[in-house]
Amino acid sequence: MAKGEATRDAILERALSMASQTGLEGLTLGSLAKEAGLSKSGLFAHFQSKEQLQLDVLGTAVARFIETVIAPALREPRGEPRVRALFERWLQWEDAPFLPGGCPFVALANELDDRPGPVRERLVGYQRDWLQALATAARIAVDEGHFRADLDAEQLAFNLYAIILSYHHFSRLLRDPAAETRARRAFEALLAASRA
Amino acid sequence: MAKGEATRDAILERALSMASQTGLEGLTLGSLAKEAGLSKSGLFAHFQSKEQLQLDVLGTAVARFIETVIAPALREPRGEPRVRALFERWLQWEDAPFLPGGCPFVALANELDDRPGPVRERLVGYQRDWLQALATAARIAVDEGHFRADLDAEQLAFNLYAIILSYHHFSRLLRDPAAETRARRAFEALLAASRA
DNA sequence: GCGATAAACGACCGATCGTGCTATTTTCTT
DNA sequence: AAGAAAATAGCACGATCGGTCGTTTATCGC
Repeated sequence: MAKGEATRDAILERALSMASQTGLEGLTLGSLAKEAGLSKSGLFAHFQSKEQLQLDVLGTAVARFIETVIAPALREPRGEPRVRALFERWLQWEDAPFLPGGCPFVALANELDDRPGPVRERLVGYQRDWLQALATAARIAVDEGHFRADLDAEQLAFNLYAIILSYHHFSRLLRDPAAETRARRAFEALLAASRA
Repeated sequence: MAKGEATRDAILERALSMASQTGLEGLTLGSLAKEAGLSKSGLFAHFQSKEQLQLDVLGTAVARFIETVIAPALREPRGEPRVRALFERWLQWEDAPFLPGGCPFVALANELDDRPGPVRERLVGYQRDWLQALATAARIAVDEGHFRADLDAEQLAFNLYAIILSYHHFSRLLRDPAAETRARRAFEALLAASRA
């Protein structure tokens, strides 16, 4: 059962790439099969349904996000350096080579916000985890004396998310070359306002 | 030719509602026809193609945005009050009763950012206009002495967009009841940092 | 009120959607 | 090398997609 798992992983890799561009609904079995180089039914046998495929793609995206963004940032020193690393790697994540359509979570969020179901629920769960991780990092920075004692950690997480979303918008839709500079400038202003 | 135009407008109204939830691609002729109460071919006759329908829906959205957000705000006094009105009405726009799926521009932006074509181009044009309007309002506030003389108006527009997008995310996907408070708090902080 | 015209309909096209079922091929075990 | 098991392919299904066509119905100018 080694071969099956290998092709399954290869399929999911391709699927993540495509989903970042077209979303989970636009990701059809036919196009994915063509891209992965096997028949539609051969591909379908790896998943019991399209919904399961979507869940697996979402899981793949999360795994990639953890190893690309979260894990390295958690190796940085506690406090502001770690918050900075989280933001910096999050920003780079948007342009990862295996995500030609940009952050899949942004695409999925807009696709699923009105479509109830297990895929949406799982995405919401992951988003909550991520926001909690951001808020925790901010609270640690308070403990370390880097940030103000009365800092609202959840508000900071909201503001960080705001910058990333705006960067995504300016960069991907408007193709604005200044998007990255704008995002960094907003981030520095946010840090300055948060410091002790 | 009065009757035709009336039903056409009714169709576009329905279509805008549906597009705010499902996007422009998810908006199918069949479902729209059922919703509007006519046959698929009868509906299709009003538009020459689905792309034309999409363009018309986009135009309808812009018309609504102008009359709901921009026009009333421009009647406010120049300077900070007008900037505040623009933001406040923009925030309310996200929950307009005729937009059950939230701001259609956010949905469309994510849907079209990787799909080239005339619909995307027109959306980008509208977005640029809107950003320019925001920056202009900010510059007027500088002229009026409300905002700092060295304020970066485009950066402010980027930050305003950020808040709205984050509000959209927290409110629609996460269903966070604190989203509105968070957005207003971020806006007030932005204003405070911009004042002279 | 009548004839012209605009508007809506129903049937149908080829393509593609997700998803079964059955063969066939490939891989793994022994 | 042979046989079991896993992986893949082939084919077909009902539904729906955007779109075309000829026909019928409703509206409008006179």
